[in-house]
Amino acid sequence: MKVVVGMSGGVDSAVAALLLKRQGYVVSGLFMKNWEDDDDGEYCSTRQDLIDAAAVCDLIGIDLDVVNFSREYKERVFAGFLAEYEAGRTPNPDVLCNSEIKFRCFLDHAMNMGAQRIATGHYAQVREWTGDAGREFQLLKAEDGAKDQSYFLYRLTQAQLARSLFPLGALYKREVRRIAAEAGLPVANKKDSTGICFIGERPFREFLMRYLPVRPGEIRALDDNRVVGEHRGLMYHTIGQRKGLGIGGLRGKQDEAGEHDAWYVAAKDMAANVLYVVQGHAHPALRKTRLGAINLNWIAGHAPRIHWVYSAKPRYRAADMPCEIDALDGETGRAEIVFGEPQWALTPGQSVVVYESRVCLGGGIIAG
RNA sequence: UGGGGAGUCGCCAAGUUGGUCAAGGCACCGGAUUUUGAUUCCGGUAUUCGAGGGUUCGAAUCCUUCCUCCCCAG
Repeated sequence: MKVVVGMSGGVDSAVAALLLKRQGYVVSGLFMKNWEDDDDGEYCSTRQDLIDAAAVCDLIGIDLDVVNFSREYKERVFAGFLAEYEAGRTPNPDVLCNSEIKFRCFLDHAMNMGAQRIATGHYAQVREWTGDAGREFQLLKAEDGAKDQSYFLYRLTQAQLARSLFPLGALYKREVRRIAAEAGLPVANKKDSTGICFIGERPFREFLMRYLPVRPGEIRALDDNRVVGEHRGLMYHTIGQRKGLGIGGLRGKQDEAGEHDAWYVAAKDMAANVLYVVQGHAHPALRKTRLGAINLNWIAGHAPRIHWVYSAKPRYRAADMPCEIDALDGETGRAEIVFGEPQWALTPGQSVVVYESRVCLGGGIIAG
């Protein structure tokens, strides 16, 4: 069976390709270059990544092709990303990057190359399952719970999962690194990449400023409406954010010991261009028990049950929190999710992903 | 202009019987964690106490002059 592996230049995809090759698949690699707005900038690391990917493929003994989906990335991921920020929400571009680029553009491209499957270095698992509704593909969490990336894959469909392999799903990160080292892969000790997929890590506010104009306004304390500072634009702040407010010690705002608590973003008034903040991580305004989610995707192709105990992550790397779906308006319309206990800084634009034990059921975008 | 009070790191703020006294918090910066954005964690940050002069072995803490700000009188 022919498999095309998405090679990023990192350890994970390198080991994914290596394992598939050892398992007897006909493997080839494909390097995606999907961002070229600032190729000459100091943050462009794709050159080194391509060199690393090529070195790995050479060592494993597979071909490597390069493809450029920059236009598609810009249209299907980045445009929406900016629109969300402009609307005051905080999107997760990597979720869209998976459903629109890696598991769509890349998948289609691989199929056109004659492949039967694609593979990536994601920490997640797929299994075929025959349940009440017949045969289906389920997305499962990775064996290594600390690295599980199923959250980023919740928007995939049956058709996409049916053609995808995640060779690292049953491995722990340290095992992956060990395999890479034993095989002599040059990226065995390469640092994991972070930041927006394909764009990389960079000073976030400055990056956004290149696309969204500064629009200063007041920062007010939610509790007494007192003006406590000035912001340069609501899009540069997200719910629960502490850094970047520039609010120092305020007279009358210290505790009995004379000490000051940090300030956090609690809400935005888009119409008035006012940022509302509260003092203290434990402030009640930062904790909410329910949320509405829109733009739903259910991996099985149908919605889960309402009033049934599931768990959900309201953001990546949050622990699964017990919850139930209180109401569902259509298969892909809107869901009301109620958690067993208040969640910190539920943020519009972020994804809420629902699980039933190890199975990722799908999820949606937090609306408010 | 009379009377009173205050000026310590970007902000709030300890410290004023002169002798490791330049605390602490917030902000900020750096790092760790992290395939979003955040959060969290660790680390760093005033040879200097509005300015000048003086007393003293030694002062942010005492004296003095000046500057600035606030309050009450007007």
